[in-house]
Amino acid sequence: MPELPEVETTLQGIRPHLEGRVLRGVDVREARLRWPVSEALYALKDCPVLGLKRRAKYLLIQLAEGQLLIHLGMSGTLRVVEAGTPLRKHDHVDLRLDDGKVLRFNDPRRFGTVLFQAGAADHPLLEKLGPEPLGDDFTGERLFDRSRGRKVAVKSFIMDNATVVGVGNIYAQESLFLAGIHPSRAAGRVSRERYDRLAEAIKAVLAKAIEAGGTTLRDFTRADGQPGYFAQSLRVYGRAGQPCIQCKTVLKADRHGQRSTSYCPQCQR
DNA sequence: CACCTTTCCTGGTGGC
DNA sequence: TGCCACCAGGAAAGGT
Repeated sequence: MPELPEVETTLQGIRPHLEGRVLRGVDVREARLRWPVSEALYALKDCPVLGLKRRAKYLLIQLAEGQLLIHLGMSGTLRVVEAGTPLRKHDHVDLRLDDGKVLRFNDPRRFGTVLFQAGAADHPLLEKLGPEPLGDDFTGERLFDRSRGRKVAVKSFIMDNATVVGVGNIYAQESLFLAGIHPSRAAGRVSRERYDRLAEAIKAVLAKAIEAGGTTLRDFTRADGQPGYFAQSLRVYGRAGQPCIQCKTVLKADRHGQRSTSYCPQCQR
């Protein structure tokens, strides 16, 4: 599952292949993604690529005509291949470049998106996004201010993209453990001091994950076995029923908005 | 084979 | 009563 670190890694991986190139055209084999692939993409022809950016989990490819938005959803991947490379199952969209290479979007579950926003304005999907977790405008103070009076579980609160972007299920659980906060606690009933700790925990976990090259949990659990960053660092995620690494209390499992949550009932209050 | 995954949207509710 | 903010739940699809 691509979390923010994986998206960042993908961006860095494709950037050298796209910067300075010209987008010759777009081939769409399957337009039924999370939203239909933007019709306007079909008409794009010979567009110089001006730059690449990441915003939350969106990859943005900037053209003079507008902006391409790519979201990997749950199962999306981007690869740079030579033109003519045989198609695999679920290879839905190709961006053809002027050097004979192709940026190929593959997504079995089709929760991803490939959209186009004409002109200079931001796409509506980007308008309501909160700050980047690693930016200076994401602070404990902001979490505190925005949470007053809110009854929603603090875990759901920090996973809300309007609060801060890019905090997925794994990072939310790990950050709450590091900060010693019970995931079910009402967001409005967490003190300023504890939100300071939580903001720092979120930054630390994400920064380390990006540093590790965005390797995901599932990659570690696959058979090739190389123990990586998360395998060693995960303190609560997926460990319900096992002892807390700090106090040996058996970790509990809970559920917030359809998502599983593990936590230590002793260390997290 | 039911479950699990992300994100946005919808509909219901409660407060003012 | 009317409106808005808030929050829970639903939907998409396929691999495991």
